[in-house]
Amino acid sequence: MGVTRTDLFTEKQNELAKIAKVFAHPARIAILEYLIQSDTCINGDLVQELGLAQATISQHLRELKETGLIKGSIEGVSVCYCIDPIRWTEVQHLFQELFGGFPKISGCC
Amino acid sequence: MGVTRTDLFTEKQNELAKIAKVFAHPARIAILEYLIQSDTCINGDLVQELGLAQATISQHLRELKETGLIKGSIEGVSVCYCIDPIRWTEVQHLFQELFGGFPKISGCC
DNA sequence: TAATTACATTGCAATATTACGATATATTAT
DNA sequence: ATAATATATCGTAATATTGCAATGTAATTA
Repeated sequence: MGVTRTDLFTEKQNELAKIAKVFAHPARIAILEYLIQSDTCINGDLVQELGLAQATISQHLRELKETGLIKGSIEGVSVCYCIDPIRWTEVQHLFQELFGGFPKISGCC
Repeated sequence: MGVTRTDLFTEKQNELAKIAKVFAHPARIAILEYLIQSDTCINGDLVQELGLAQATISQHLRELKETGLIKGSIEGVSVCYCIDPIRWTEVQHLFQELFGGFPKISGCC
């Protein structure tokens, strides 16, 4: 008990839930917004920008990387993180698909 | 330690994260999809549809209710749950706003 | 080479989430 | 009123997440 029963749901449902989980933390939202808005995209700036410890931000970045929403490239001593446009659009479409399903013709309530 | 530092982020960032958290579980995705697709919307059907215990589903429904995405009306002995169209659109726009922000003109990476 | 800088990883404590049995509540049927 | 039915809530065990200090790693500079 206490472990999500992914076996009960479709692969797509599990996938969307997993992606949503990445958006389910204000720090990760803030990181994404920063990467979208900023001209520069150096990891160190994020530590300055958000008030969290470097280790914590690194952890959030890893989760964003794992979902493929961002990608990092080594830029000398530092690392440049950016939104991955392909994946970004892909994820956008997944959410659009869910939201677009409603309303339906059937008027139950 | 262990508690999200909401004080570091904007109200909007915290709000979006909170909403995303509701989508961050396959059971809740499945419930929403069921409510969108089904002609009927009786709670009991959900217990049949998903393989989770009644208590567990009731808990997920509460979280969906708390974000305002669904609303329930008592229908005799049972309860009819439905998507709240107003809130649904509102949440849809919040996500669209985030996704629409990218790409920007600035080409950093 | 040694020191510095930037970021990642590890380990751990605090807290949150998930699932479900048991039980409470509320409506309908007998 | 009593029983039956449907859903909500409580309590709790298992697991996951969050945050950070400490430490590891890799490139850069002195």
